[in-house]
Amino acid sequence: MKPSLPQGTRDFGPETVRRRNYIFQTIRSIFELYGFQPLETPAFENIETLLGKYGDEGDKLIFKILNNGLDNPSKHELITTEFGKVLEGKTTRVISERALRYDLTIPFARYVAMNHGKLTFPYKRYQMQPVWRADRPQRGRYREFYQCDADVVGSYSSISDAEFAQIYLEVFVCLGIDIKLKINSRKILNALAQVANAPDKFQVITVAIDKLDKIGIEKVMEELSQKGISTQGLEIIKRFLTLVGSNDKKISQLNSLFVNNEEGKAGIRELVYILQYLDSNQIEVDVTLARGLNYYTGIIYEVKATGVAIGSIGGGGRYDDLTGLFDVPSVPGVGISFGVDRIYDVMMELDLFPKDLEVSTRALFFNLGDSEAKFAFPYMQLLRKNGISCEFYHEQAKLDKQFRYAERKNIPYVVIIGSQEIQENSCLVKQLQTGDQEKVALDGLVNYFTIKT
RNA sequence: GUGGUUGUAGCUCAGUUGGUUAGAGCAUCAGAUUGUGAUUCUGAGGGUCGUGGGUUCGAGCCCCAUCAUCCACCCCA
Repeated sequence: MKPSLPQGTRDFGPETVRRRNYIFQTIRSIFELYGFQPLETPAFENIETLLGKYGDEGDKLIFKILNNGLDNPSKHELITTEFGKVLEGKTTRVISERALRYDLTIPFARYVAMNHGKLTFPYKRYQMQPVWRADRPQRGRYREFYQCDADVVGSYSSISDAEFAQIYLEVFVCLGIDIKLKINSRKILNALAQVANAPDKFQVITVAIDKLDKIGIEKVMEELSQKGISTQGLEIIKRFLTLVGSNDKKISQLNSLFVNNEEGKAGIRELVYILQYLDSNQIEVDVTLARGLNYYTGIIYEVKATGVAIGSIGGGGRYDDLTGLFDVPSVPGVGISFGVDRIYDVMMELDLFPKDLEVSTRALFFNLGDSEAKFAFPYMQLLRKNGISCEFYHEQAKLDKQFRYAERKNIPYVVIIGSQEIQENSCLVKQLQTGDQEKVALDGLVNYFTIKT
């Protein structure tokens, strides 16, 4: 058969894996630095754990796993009727009782709800695992991709909100990516819906204003008016959308807009709190930032790489009652997520990966025949024992072939031990990049490479 | 899920109004060079033209379906 990959998935070759690991390690070390602890959860969950948590759109994008044993003759009738429901767009347990993880937050909430008696709060965990979405793939969008999440649960303190902003900035400085970190509060968006006299149209309003930078203010107003927002409401939303200037300026304008709205004022306090911990040029208050996931209740974050059109490379926010979905009330939390695959694409486009990531083998031993190989082999093993990674060329071949192998694998040194060298108890070490070569005594070989490293 | 784009050698791509045996560059392999690699020269291998149907005397080219790809929308990391 002809080999192929499922839509939206990829294989990762050695260079790619090394570069991806570089991103993972950078993020992990900073998570650890801030006191987060690792957690891993299964690739698939009971389907009801996931359904209904991400909105209607999210439910459609969840990969459902077909149950085994659907061909069991004794269940034939039941399964046929249940499958009729699937055709109507409903998923039933008889057909599917498991689904692939859609993000890391809901499985985490499930874990916290199951273990809330045992955990020490505030509980800080990080998680770096793949998630799956049945989306249509395109640039920066995959059906299998990794998220790196960090969350704090069990505390209402805004200190965590500020720390997460700090983590975002720190990670992207380490990776060398120039970003814009945007913040907003769901409370402010709620308040907007209230003062615009459309408290029930919160969803409609956020979806529309989220598109502002894409379709422009006229089209946004058009969409809102079609969705039944009053002229008076439109006027207020328009004023809201045209907030400009520095963070301080925006805050004072918001203050005047929400003088009589408690929720709005609470949202402003959340923003002000974070801003006092950060330089104003690192972070931008963006009142049009909405974010789709509907469990957020407070601060929300989004990270975009400047100069690369790829969507957001990170996002997160505060949710005051995530575990309530699993019958454990009042465990608030806040968290952020990094999209590793998009970060990778950005770094490739901007050529930001360190060049030495691809070096693995330090030295290639040439194969000059059976007896020479037998003589040289123990010296290679000695290098390996000292932590220097080496390879022996697999067969006797023309030198130029062995050289080219070293070149293609980016091996910096070549060690040649032939009959001449055996007699002298030495070897030739050639550095490929410079072309320099020198004679090295065999008992000084380990030392030679230790110094070079 | 909706709309569009593209699919020819390992890679990047040519291929005329439908006409005999489908080409190039790069890469690979072999030789010029039996202990010195990015140069040069010579030669070789490699394709059921994404897949399956259809129209035609004849299809890489036209039609239909299907799969994959990239893009836009929706949504999102």
